Amino acid sequence: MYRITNVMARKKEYIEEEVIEKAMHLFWHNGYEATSVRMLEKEMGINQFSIYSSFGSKHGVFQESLKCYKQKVSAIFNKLKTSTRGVEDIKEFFYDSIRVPEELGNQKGCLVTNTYNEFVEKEDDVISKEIVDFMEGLKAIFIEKLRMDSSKDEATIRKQANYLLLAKHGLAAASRVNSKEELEDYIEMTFRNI
Amino acid sequence: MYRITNVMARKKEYIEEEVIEKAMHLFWHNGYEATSVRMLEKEMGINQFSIYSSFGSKHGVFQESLKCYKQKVSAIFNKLKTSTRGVEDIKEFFYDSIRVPEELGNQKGCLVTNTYNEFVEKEDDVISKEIVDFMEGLKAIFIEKLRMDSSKDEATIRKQANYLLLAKHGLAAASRVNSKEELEDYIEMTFRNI
DNA sequence: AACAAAACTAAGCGATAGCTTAGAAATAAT
DNA sequence: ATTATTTCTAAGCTATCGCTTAGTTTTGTT
Repeated sequence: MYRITNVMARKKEYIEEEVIEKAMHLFWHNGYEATSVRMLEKEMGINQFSIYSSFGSKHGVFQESLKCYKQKVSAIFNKLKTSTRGVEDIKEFFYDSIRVPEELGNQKGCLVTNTYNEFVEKEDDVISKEIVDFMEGLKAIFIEKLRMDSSKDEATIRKQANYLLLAKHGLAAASRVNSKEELEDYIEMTFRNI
Repeated sequence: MYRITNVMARKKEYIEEEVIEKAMHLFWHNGYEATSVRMLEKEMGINQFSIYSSFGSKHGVFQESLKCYKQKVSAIFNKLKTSTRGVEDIKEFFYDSIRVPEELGNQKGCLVTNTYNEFVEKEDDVISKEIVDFMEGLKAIFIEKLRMDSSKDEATIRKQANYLLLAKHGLAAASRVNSKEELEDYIEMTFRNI
């Protein structure tokens, strides 16, 4: 929403970016459906009226939360994008990605992957697009990094990019329950033959 | 439930094993929370009264559905258990596992893995135990098969078993959305590292 | 000071969730 | 045929869901 007004009356007692960050943590922890608007009220510290006037709907709050999440993890994406070593950088991206949740408040897994898993079969165009864009963007970066090894042909690159994308998805899913050691073992094994 | 009675009055007009199988498909397709008792009524073809008298609660129906699912997939587990070739058998088990959903009515993914993902953070002791048992059982079989290669030391075996367990989890998660070709590529790449 | 506009509180909206119950229908035992 | 017991239908229970609205408070403009 973020409506622009010319005539100012009473001022908002909250900052939308701030309360969205709190909402994001709640969605991250519980998923979309299991998070109620009453829970959002408490966590965001504002009334339902304010939630709806700022974000339109629960779905709107979720969309903004996803955007907020993407921005939070953009650092490790940019690091990967600007790197030049190829596969080694992808591996580091994997390590970075399992460190992010604990840095951002000891949450479980990846919000995008969790959302991906929850929204499959739901036919939600808006969320689907967000997820697909995210995934395709990641795959494109993987391909770019793999091409840095000139000995690889395009067919191999495509295959390995697909493999890494699924591996990243699996890692994100597993990171909700498995130990750090197990996750690290998994990363090492995954990159052994790339 | 499956209550035992000595004095028979009116007979049940349904077979519990049959209606549970229908419930299982519904849970498999929608997940636990997104499946309502009204939906179960329609799918199972019996009234809510019958559902509750036979299975106690929606949760009870789900537990029986999980049992039913485990029984359905027990064939490929037994095949893996009784095999003798080692890693090659685990690979075949991976291939079998992506064939099961289409054979059992074109469902998405693995019901146990879907449940696993949905119930993390839910603190549901009964379901958690079911899942953990399933996972630990699978890991034990992996270890057994890996030991068939006498050149592997125990540390390597443990590491590889963890790797395969996470890979299997990732495969199940990915099988909800990815194409058969992508999944097969993933399996091939996964076992290249073993 | 008077007014208009926006943001607040809190009550309440219809719909649906899981589950229960009253009463009719069916069946085995007497 | 009567009775006891179980299963059936269908209505209704309370709680919670996402969302709205009536009415008050705060603010900027005149």
